[in-house]
Amino acid sequence: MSRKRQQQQSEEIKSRILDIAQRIISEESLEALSIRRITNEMGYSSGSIYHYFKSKDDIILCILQERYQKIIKSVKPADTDSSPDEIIRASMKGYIYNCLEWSSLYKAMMFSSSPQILDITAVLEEGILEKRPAFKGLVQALEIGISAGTFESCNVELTAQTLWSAMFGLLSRLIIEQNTSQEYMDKLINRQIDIILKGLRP
Amino acid sequence: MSRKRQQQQSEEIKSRILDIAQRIISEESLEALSIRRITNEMGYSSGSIYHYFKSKDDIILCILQERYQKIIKSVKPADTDSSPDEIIRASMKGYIYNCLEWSSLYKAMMFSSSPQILDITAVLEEGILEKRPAFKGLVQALEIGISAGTFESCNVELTAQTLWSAMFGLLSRLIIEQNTSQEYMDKLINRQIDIILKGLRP
Amino acid sequence: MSRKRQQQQSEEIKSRILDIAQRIISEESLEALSIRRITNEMGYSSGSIYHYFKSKDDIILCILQERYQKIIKSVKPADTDSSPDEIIRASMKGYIYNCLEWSSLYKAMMFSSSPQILDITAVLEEGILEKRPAFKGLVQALEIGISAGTFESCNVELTAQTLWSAMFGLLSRLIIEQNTSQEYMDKLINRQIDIILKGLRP
Amino acid sequence: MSRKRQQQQSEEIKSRILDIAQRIISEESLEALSIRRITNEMGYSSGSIYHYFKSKDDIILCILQERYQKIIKSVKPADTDSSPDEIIRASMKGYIYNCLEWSSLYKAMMFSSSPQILDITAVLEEGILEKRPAFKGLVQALEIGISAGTFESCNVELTAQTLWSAMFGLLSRLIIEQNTSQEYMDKLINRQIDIILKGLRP
DNA sequence: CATGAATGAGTTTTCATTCAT
DNA sequence: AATGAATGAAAACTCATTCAT
Repeated sequence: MSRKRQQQQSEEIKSRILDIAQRIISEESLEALSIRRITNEMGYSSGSIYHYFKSKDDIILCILQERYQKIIKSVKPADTDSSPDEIIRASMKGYIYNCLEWSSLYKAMMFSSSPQILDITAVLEEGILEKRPAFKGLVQALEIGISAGTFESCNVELTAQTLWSAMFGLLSRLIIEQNTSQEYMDKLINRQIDIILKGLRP
Repeated sequence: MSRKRQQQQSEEIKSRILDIAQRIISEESLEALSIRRITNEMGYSSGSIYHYFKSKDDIILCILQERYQKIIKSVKPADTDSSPDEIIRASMKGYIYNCLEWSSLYKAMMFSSSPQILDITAVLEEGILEKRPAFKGLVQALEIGISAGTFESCNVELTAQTLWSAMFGLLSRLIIEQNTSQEYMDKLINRQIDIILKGLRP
Repeated sequence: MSRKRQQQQSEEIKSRILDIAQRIISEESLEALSIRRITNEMGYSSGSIYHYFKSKDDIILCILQERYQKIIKSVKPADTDSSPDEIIRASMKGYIYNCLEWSSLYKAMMFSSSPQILDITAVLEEGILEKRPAFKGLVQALEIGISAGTFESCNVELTAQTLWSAMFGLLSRLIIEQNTSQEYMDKLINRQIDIILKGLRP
Repeated sequence: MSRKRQQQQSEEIKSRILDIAQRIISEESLEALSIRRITNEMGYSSGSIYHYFKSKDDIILCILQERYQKIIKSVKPADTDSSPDEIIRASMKGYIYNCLEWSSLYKAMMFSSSPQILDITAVLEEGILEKRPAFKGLVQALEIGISAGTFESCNVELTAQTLWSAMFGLLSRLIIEQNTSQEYMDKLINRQIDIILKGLRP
């Protein structure tokens, strides 16, 4: 009972730490994050944080992994009735708009060259399909499209990497430049998907 | 006379500072750059740098602006005999391989959200064509292709932004993930350009 | 009954604490010892140790006292048939090789100037013979040798202190310098004992 | 002029730092030494010390090397008229009494297992004669004694190491135990040298 | 123009100990 | 008896910037 309670409380504090850290990264940047800032905002002494996390990197890793998982989950599975075109368009748009809501966090995650983070985020290796469930949807859509004759036959892994990178580029610019209007954003996204889809035709 | 001489010398020292700083960022990273390292490598004392630049940020800004100019210049003007396809392919490849040689600097420049840097690097605004001579080549190739019937008629600015963003995305991943083999790099780049070009067809 | 049981259990846990702490000092160093490491290895929480020991220093003191007792006991009583020379040589060698196996602990113990530790380890006071049973063997051998005419008559306490210090010096260097080969070690030890024994002759 | 002055002042401050650090080690211990304590005592901010020394270890190394040099120099060259016995006795006594004046510093230096310090202090390697000018006097005295027939022929390096270690052992105990009276100290030292010298006879 | 001393606030991390539960 | 949260002080080190000289 009391044990459970304590553990619960501990989890709550861990959550608070992650929330605050997440907020700092989101509102400012990864560089702005410091142990002192977190503990100050909590009203704790700076050492206390080491009860809950073993290092600053550990905290960052937790946040990014958590965010990554949420992003993955947010990519809705394809509607089985939809055409491959529609699937690709929907999942790309979904991904982009979702990530835009966490732009600073997404930036911290996707622009990191730290091995631990790359372990989650890298996409350009050969054989990545096995390791990235998130790619599955895209690949499946490609395969369906190919067998249906909508898309030209191709190396699906290479193609998926290419498409994803294109989308990533646009998303990154939207995040970095910050001041694009919603309307123009939509135009850009649709235009990019249009070109890509047409580029896949036989 | 002496005035002129002095100013000349001052410019030389400014250059040396920028060169060293650039080298540090290139060989290591933006984080590795410190005033002390620059002045140590110059054989100067730490305070002296403030005669030439008013802050560290000022130095970084200068470097990135300089690098930007060099990248722009390096994009060769299109060969007038080439087809639009060839022009686009050549200029994209040229841009990518050029920037890969300055990856750390490119990263610092293109991933920055500082207003001053964005002033040089932003591409997604409407009306950017006027401000970015670098886009001219891409736009011209598009226009030629359209009038020649190779490409479908379209909003060229929007399309240029889209294409450039796609390329930027792939380039960014190559820089961030670091370990892609030359061979696979080429495959990815060609595949992306293939899709894009096909996507532009009528 | 239950009291007894409890006390017994308490003693067992105290033992475990000391064992673990001892192992950490032996395998690493005194500096590497921390309350957290001990309790972590026990699967206990950090505070619990204070039920058994009142401070970290208390733990260290216990370990060193314990180790001291074991070293004392390990010095085999002289073989009554042996010559004084043989007795001295054997006990010195025994002591050195025994302590080399606990070098880190030995260092912590013998190089400490804390009054409580010195209470066990000091040897240079006059009248130390009474307090150090460990010296008994050496003193007896000296006395036997003197009465047998093998050694010159002398102040046995002073002589024992001198001999022991010489041996301690060599042992200390072996421990501190760490990289002496077994072969050279033997040479050094034998040479020292040779000189000492010859130095005791009439 | 002004340059020279500044450099001079810089040297003075370096000296002050070393003096204070030395005093802390002497009066308390190596463990008690911290950057903060040094700068506090100087009335400086803690970062300032890094103008003069690049790390705490650098400071310690400087102090110990300095002290080592002074100890070396303090060992008076042998009086050419003296007998080998007298030379050895005089140099050992000189060494011991000199080091006793810097006991805490000597302890820090001689009990350290840090490679940089061992580089100066290690004596048990084979071939050490070449590297330790300080051993020269002892070895020469041994050689003179051997050719004069005062000492038995032997491996002089091994013997020098043995003798030095014996002396080191006694000196170490005197330093660690602290409370030995001057009178008893003399007795111990003389007794040890007596035994050693007799032990060298043919 | 150049120096280089000095600052002062910053960084992460470690640790023995206490104490309410 | 045991927990584990929390403290608070300590550690070494970094750095951009200022300013008297």
